[in-house]
Amino acid sequence: MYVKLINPATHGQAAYNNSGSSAQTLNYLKQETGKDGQEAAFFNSEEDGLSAAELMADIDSNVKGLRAEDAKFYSLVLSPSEAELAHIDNDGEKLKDYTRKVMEQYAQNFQLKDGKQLGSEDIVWGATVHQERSYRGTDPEVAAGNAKVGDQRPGLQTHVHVIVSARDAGQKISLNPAGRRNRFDLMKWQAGAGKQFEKQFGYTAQAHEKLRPKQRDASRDAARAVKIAERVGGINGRVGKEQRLDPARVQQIAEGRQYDKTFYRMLSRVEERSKSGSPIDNAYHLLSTGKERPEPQRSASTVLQAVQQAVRSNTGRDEQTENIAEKKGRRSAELDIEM
DNA sequence: CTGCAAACACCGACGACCCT
DNA sequence: AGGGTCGTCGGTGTTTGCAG
Repeated sequence: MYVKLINPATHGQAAYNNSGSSAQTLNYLKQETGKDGQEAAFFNSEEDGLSAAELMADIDSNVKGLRAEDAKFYSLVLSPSEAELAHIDNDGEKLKDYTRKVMEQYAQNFQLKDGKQLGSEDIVWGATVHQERSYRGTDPEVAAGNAKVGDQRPGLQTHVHVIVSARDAGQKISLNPAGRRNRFDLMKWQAGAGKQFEKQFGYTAQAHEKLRPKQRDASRDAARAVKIAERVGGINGRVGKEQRLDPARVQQIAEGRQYDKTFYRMLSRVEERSKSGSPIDNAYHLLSTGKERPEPQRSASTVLQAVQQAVRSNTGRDEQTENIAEKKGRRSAELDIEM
């Protein structure tokens, strides 16, 4: 199962522009069904047989609180592999049922700060099932001259297009699936969609049908440690006794953060501050959390929370969202979904 | 005029993405 | 690996619109 959140800025298709009305997108999505002379091909949590106009009204009226340039809705694609489609007899009704469950998970995947849980009833969405998919100009088959842009791809190509409002049904909360991971963990949701398919249809996914976590290369850690030790030494040579850092402790933080960008970014900041003569007092806190100022004092467990926060923000750091397709790289990863 | 809420503007702390 | 840029979240403060 390949689940994708379309980025309208980089996707290239004007039809996915989401800063205004959903009319353009829906007009595009209804084209395929329009060819068969079918109307009313959209569905949502409760209803079936929604027309594009009805869904447009749902989405376009649910924008209170969003600014002019803000995204008003998001486009999602649920794309089963050919084997998965064969497993469910390419049954569109099964896919609708599946989509409803995946969208329930979409709602539940938002972590709101008051601990509130959202469900299907809190989100505004609609979807349609497409049976066909055509070649795009970036496809290798087209480059090789074996296919023309717009030609139908062979085999089972059924997939689901979803559009979901950027605002909750109460129009109080912004729901951005591309935002911070601790608010909406996109990969968690994508992985959950794959698991849902397996569970719902009794399917065992092959490795290439799953989200592939990318393993961090630990073999370079020794070299990294040496470099970090040098930098800590440099810092310690420039600052007063109170601000000196324990290399081992810094090492531990680096390891805990999986040598991520935040760690290096903050190490650079500590370095810079030591050079400018205004060294940082709470350098350990900065390195481990990425935040200069301590959390507002709430309870004695503040420090513990900061550590837990750091650990949470670490999980899955090195996984890649886009790399479910056979091809590598962002652009080529889009090859397997035509829109 | 006051009081209130929506809309807007701004800011710090990030993560995602791009590039070298 | 690591720097630069951009956009988002969520908080705070300010402006605007409007009823009373």
